Amino acid sequence: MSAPLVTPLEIVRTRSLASLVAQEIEQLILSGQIEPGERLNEQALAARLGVSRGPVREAVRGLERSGLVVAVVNQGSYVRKISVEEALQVFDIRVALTGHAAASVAARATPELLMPLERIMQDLKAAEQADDAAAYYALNLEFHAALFEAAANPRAAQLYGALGKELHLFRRRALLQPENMRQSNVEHAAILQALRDGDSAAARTAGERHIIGGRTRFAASHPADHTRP
Amino acid sequence: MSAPLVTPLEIVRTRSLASLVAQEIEQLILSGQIEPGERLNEQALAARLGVSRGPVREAVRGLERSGLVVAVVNQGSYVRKISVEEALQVFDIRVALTGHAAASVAARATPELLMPLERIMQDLKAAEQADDAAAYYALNLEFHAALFEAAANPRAAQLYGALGKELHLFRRRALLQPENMRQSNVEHAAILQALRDGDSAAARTAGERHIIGGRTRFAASHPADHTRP
DNA sequence: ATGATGCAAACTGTCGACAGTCGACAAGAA
DNA sequence: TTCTTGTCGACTGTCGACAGTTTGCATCAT
Repeated sequence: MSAPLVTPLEIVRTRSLASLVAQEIEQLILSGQIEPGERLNEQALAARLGVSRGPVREAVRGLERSGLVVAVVNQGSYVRKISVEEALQVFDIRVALTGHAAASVAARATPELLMPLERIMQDLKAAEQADDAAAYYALNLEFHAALFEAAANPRAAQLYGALGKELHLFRRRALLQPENMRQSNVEHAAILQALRDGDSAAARTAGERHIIGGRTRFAASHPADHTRP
Repeated sequence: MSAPLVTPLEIVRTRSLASLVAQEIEQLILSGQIEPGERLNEQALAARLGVSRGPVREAVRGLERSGLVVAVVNQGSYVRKISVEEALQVFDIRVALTGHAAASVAARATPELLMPLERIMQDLKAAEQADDAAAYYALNLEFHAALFEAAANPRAAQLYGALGKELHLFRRRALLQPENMRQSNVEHAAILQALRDGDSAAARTAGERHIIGGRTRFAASHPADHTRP
């Protein structure tokens, strides 16, 4: 049994070039290959990706709307330079989302509903004990996605992810240090326990604390500068 | 003393055409001149606005990222048709944001901090008694913006606004009925009172209730259909 | 030496054109 | 009649080109 054969040509056909370019540029930004404040040269990007400037411009416009890029007329687009204040605001929004989702799940918690979270929690523990930061990082994302999934709010999950990308402009993997990993997982466990108990208030608090923890670690490692984009 | 003279030509120079086009199309969508599900004809839009298709395409890409438009390859872009489920999810996000902001403000409430809210509350009461739905509508937006302002989180305010636009795709001014107006203002008053008391928990509850109220009114007037975009 | 001024290269903003694709409609077969 | 098939029109996706602007550099005056 072989996987369905798809020629590269067909792949190009099913998605617009602009969307592929957007994905590519986003990757360049999030991976740090293009740093915040750096300029996006349309011609260079077009040449690098083997397309004309049209799709590149469309892609950049999209990234602009999603907050990863800022555009200056007749001057070009720059990778957004997010200030500490803005990052803290974004954290605050994530606090609200996570706390609310946790409370909502706790109110309707059943073992079946929590099953995905339980499973991920197992994996998280394993990754933690193995000191596998990369795996932990991925599982962490999964955990939060599963939380919103359980809250029956995929829109919130998507938003949470978008906000995460925005934060990526700043903290290049601040979470990936072992001690942070352990602390983070203690918080995960607290959330899950509150969910099991069906304790809405506790779940909200635990959810909020978890993000506030990240926020605090972030604030501690970044002196309050006032860089404007 | 005359205001600085600016020729139309210079106006065009300070903002990119694409951004102006985006603003224009957004207006067309939010005002209902282009209805959800309707197709956006690039050529027609370009002709109507007196520009070429390039800026129009860039604008549409931006609107796509911000969720007002969905694009299908080789077929075109459509004004997003939001389902009841999605709308409820968006409401839920607004519940989280508002509740959190209210709690946060209550925790740091001072008369000075609340002053803008107090002022808007006065105006809201006036609009309510005058049965001036249009004014009430505008003031309502102001009230929420001021709440996030007091919470020192302009990013959340922006997000709240964006989510509001998304909801506009559905409820064409459901709020503008007199009885809803009164109910809504009772809820506003409850929020403000909790803020004055510095009661964080009560403020959160009041903030959440307010949006949940809107959500409930929405759900009541829209039978659960399952329209996919 | 330093600041102002003018020039040139690079890049953005915008446009028009072309090729490919999708949907509708009509014609023919079952 | 109903389903299939072929064709036509409209529109999207993409590209290359041109004009206007910004920036960096060299030149010149002070």
